[in-house]
Amino acid sequence: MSSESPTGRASVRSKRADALRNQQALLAAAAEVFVASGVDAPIRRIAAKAGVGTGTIYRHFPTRADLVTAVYRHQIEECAEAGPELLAGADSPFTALCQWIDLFVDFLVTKHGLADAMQSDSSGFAALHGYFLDRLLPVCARLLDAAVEADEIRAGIQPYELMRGIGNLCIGGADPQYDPRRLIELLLCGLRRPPSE
Amino acid sequence: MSSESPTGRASVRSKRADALRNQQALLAAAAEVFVASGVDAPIRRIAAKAGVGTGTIYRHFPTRADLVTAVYRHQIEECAEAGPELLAGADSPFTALCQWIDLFVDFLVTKHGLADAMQSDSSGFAALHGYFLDRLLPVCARLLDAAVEADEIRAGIQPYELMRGIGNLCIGGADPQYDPRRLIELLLCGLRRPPSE
DNA sequence: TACTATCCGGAACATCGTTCCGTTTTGTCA
DNA sequence: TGACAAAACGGAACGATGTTCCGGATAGTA
Repeated sequence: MSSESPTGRASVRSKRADALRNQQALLAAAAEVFVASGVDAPIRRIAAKAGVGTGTIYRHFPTRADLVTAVYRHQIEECAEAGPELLAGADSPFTALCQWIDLFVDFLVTKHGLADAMQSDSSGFAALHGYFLDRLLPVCARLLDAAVEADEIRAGIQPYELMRGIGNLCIGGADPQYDPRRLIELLLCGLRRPPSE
Repeated sequence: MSSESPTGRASVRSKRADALRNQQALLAAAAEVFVASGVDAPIRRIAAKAGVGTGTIYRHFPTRADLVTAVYRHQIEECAEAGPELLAGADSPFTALCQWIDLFVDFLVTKHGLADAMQSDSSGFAALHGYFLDRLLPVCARLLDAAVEADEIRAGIQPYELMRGIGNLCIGGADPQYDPRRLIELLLCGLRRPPSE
């Protein structure tokens, strides 16, 4: 509900020059601070690095989720677009699904605490709906459907469920003793055959 | 490192009467507040409900994790003790493992945001080590070993990995669209057979 | 009863998110 | 070009929360 004007191309149209300047500066600063301190970095620090006041950051990105999705919009888009391509290129829908999830996991674990932020907040996972789920969920759904149709995985799994579970598993990737991918592999493996009996 | 004196029976020995009184009051108040507002409830509120100052709560439980583990010590203990019993009673180690994990999941999802708290904090999952992992990890390890030995699941999975993954999956259980158990079932299902090929 | 080690309470400080409003900048129109 | 109004800015200010600190109260003891 807040990711229309501040994000993406829609905002490039005819706003004041200083507004655009600041928005760009904020995006750049946020990207920098995010990699340095995670997506939970204090708002003030981002504002400071961008050389703007705290009020300005709220005007452009009312919610932290807005800022996060704006910063990562490109990569989200790439991930979304990769879905159909993988489905077309892979030798089986399940393979495509695995590859796509690999991309998704890459995306999550590369950003410090991105996965964390998707469940924290007060509104939980829904906080990042703006672009995240709206864009990625249908892609995941298509891959799942294709794999089900090819009779490679059991039916009944909800795309939201799967994506959220994977997101959850990616939380806290800094721990060297914990590798989300191994568990995700297990998850996918458990998905393969129809319910045990 | 901070869960020795404030938690458990060790502290019942010969401290001042008012100190013990306050410690009990704090445990009771925390338990009440936790179920009402989750384990992330403001320290002040717990202190207020116990009728003590904020300084007092920090003296008895330097860390929130100390308070949490103290409050749930009983249930953690029960869960730990259930491991060997299930292993002895079930018709197969894998069945026992599943049942035990069910208990663990029950424990996590019953408490608002307990799973959440185990990965947040600054130190991540390790924050609740005090009693949680130290007590539960060996139990999980035994169950896993038994199942591996019975050739029911693939070898190589680390107990820490599994418990943490399950903990992660239990995050944000309030969402009606998301049921951790279904994914955990998939996980366990993926655990059953040795690696695909 | 008096005395001291222990403990208590909550004020005080720091951090962070968020809001608000006086001031500044920008684009436009005469 | 020179106002002028709308838009945007900046940062002070407020509230919530975690954490520390210390003067004062209290329990146990001689």
